[in-house]
Parts: sequence; C-alpha cells; structure tokens
Amino acid sequence: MAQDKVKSTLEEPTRQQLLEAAGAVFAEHGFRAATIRQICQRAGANVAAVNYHFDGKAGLYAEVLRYAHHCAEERHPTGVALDKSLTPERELELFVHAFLQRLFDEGRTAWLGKLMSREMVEPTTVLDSVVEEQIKPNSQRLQHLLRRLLGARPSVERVRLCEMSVVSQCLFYHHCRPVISRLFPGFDFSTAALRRLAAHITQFSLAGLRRAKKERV
Amino acid sequence: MAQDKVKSTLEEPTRQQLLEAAGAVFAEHGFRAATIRQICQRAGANVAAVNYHFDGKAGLYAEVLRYAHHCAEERHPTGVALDKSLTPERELELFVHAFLQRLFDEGRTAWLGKLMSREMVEPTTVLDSVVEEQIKPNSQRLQHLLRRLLGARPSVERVRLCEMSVVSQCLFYHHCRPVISRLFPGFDFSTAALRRLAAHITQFSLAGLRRAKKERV
DNA sequence: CGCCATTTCAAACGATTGTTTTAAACAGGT
DNA sequence: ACCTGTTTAAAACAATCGTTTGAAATGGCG
Repeated sequence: MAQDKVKSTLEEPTRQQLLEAAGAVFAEHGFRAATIRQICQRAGANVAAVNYHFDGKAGLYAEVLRYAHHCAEERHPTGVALDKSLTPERELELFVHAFLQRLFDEGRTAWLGKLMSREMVEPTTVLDSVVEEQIKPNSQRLQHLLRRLLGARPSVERVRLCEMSVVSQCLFYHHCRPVISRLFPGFDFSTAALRRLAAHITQFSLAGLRRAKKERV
Repeated sequence: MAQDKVKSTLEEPTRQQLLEAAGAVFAEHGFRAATIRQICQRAGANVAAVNYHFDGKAGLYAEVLRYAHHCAEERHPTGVALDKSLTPERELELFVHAFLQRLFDEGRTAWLGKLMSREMVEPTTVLDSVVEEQIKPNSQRLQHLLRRLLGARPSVERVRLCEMSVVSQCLFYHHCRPVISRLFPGFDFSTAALRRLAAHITQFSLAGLRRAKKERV
C-alpha cells in the first residue's frame, strides 16, 4: 500500500495542521462551539478535509485530546525528577509546582488543561481513556508519595482524601480563574507567583498531612 | 396599568414555568446546548413565549441565574448560624459542611452549582454580577472567620491563599466528579459521606491554618 | 355585549451547522 | 505517457437553531 509512504512524507501537512488548528480552537471554544469551518480556515484546508482525515468532528476531537495529552506529557514529564535523595516534603513541593506550571503553561501544553476543564462539565466518551491512561498513573504516583508522608499504614480512604486535598488546591486556580480575577483583581499567575503558590499549597498541605498522620486511621 | 394585576395573579403560569423548565435544562445542558424548543416543551409553552417574556434566550438565562441564586440562598443561607458562642474551629466545620451540602443538593438548589461550573469554563456577562452580589459577601464572611483563626494580623495575601485552600477542597468534589467516579468507583456522596468529607476538609485545613499562623507573614 | 391590551399560537424566516457529493488535481508504478 | 489510488476543492444538502410574524384567543372593564 502506498499509505505507509504517504503517511511518512506528505500526509503531515494537512492532517497535522488540522490537528494543530483544532487543538487551539477546541481549547478556546470547546467541542460544541468550535466549528470545523473555523478550524479548516486556520489550517488552510478545505472543510471536507476533516471528514476525510478524521471521520467527522467527533473523530477529530478524540484525536486532539490524545495529541494534547502527548504534548503536555512531553513538556512536563510527571514521572521524572524522582531523585531518591530528596525528602518526601521537597518532593511534594516539586510535584505541586510542576502541576501548577503545567496548568498555567501556554500554547500546546495548555490545551490539555483547558480541554479537561470542559470535559468536567460535559464529559465525552474520550474521558474514560484519558482517566485510565493519564490521570490514574499520576494519581498512584502521588498516593505513593503521600503514603511516605503519612507513615504507619494509613487507610485507603485517608490516602484518597489527602490526595484530593492536595490536587484540589492546584486545580482550583486554573478552574476558578474567572472568579479569582473578578474577586481579587491583580492576582497574577507569573512565574514568581506560581512559585509562591506552590510553596503555600505545599506548606498548608504538609501540615494537614501531619495532622492526618497523628489521627492514625 | 394592568401589568401589576396580571403579574400577581396569572402571569405566574407560563413565565414561572418557563423559569423552572429553563433552570433544569440550562443546568443539565448548558446555555449553548440547551434549546428553547426543549425548554418550552418542558414548560408546556409556545416557542415564542421565551422571546415575549424574556426577550430572547440570553435574557432567559440571565433571569435563570438570578432565580437559581435566590433558590440556593433560600435553602442554605450562608450568613446564619453565626452563633457567637461557637468556636471558630467549629464554625469552620459548619461552613464547610453547608458548602458541600449546597453543592450536592438536588433539584432547584443544585442548579446554581451546575450553572456556575459552566460559567467557569465560558463566562457570560452575568458572571460579573453573580460574583459581586453572591460570591464576594461569602468570601468576606469566610475571610473574617479565617482571620480569627490566623490571629495576629495576617497579610491580605495570606488570608486569601488560606481562603482559597479551604474553598478549593470543597469545590473539587463537585467540579471533578466525572474523574472521581472513574478513578474511585464507589466513592459516594451520601449524607453520611458528606459529613465525613466535611470533617476531613476541616481538620486538614485547620492544621494548615495553624501552620500559617506560626509563619506570621 | 363590545372594546382593548395582553398573551398565546402555528408557521415561516434567515442564518449556521456538520456532512455529503462530485469532479478535479496530484503522485507513483509499469 | 497512461493508468491507479490518494488527496483536495467547490458546491450543495439536510437538519437545527433562535427569532420574527401576524393572526387568533383570552380576560378584565365600561
């Protein structure tokens, strides 16, 4: 089949540019509000190209979510920096900081966060695989870290609650940004601010974790 | 004008039923995906009724947000229960619990939470007034409470960060429910579970607050 | 009853959407 | 150069949306 040859040489242009354009448009307007005419114009392609290459709008969206996942993972790998010489406290701070950076990055890296925010409010069928392939590994990595901090065999329930307490504080600033910017005008998300944010969340959470450790349930 | 008479006697039916139907439909499908035909069918009214009574879809949505605000406030008043005999610690637990209950209530009371979730992902012009009229008062009430817990003149920045740490943990369970139910199947939101959740969030946060108090910045 | 403002209704309008169609342009193998 | 399968292009299609229209129905009031 000539398919293989074409795929590695010339198929890039329209198909790839369609992905790039769709990523930006879907992230900005959401699946429903985005129009394929808008996407195709941005990609310099014909409206029929989406149906030809992706089997319709839904197919394109699914592929975009995978691509966004790939881009975010490439930019801020979650598993690395597991320098075993670090204290778990320091490691938590690195985790929180990386999480925030990933959420407030720009360009392709930010697509995933925006797309996921929209998935929360009206999930598509793609969410299942994203949770399984991306979120679950991260969740277990964080749980492992929290167990080291909690010590002495904490219950599954307790670990989960603490995990969500940590994660929620990170996600909040991304998800509730419209309210934050209206409630606290001037609240910025610069690199320095993100570092301060990470420091607060870490210290706040470490105290909560020590408290949970004492309760030993 | 006969307007006054009619408004108090017979205008209720269609206009009110339109509000009720629209609240349910907007909460479930969002502003964009909801159709006025769907709303009107549910209300037993003609499609033109929306334009007659509310000046279009956008007008209806704005009115629905106000109505949802009213319903939620009526069901779980936020300002009450300020029994001055309570310790601030206990008061925080009550605040958190009420917040959670409000988010996980059902029927009209739950509309506001769902509508606000969607406002976070694509804000409309109504968000400004909602923040000003509803969120800001609640925010200042919580900040007042946190100041009592933090003691010794904490910085504005510090109070804000702690406030968001508390609020974020409550909102997370509502906003990220699609992920939670996929990541932790069986995680329930029954009355008893909500009480446990509130207890965890409160204890976790109180520890964080004590830690923040010591840092005295 | 007959008048009048208010409200309801069926029908149609105009715009936009995702998708399909049909033919043309293209590239590679023999 | 010719044929073949792949890709692109313009145009049209069918469905759906919010909104408008103009007439019918309603109900209080002189």
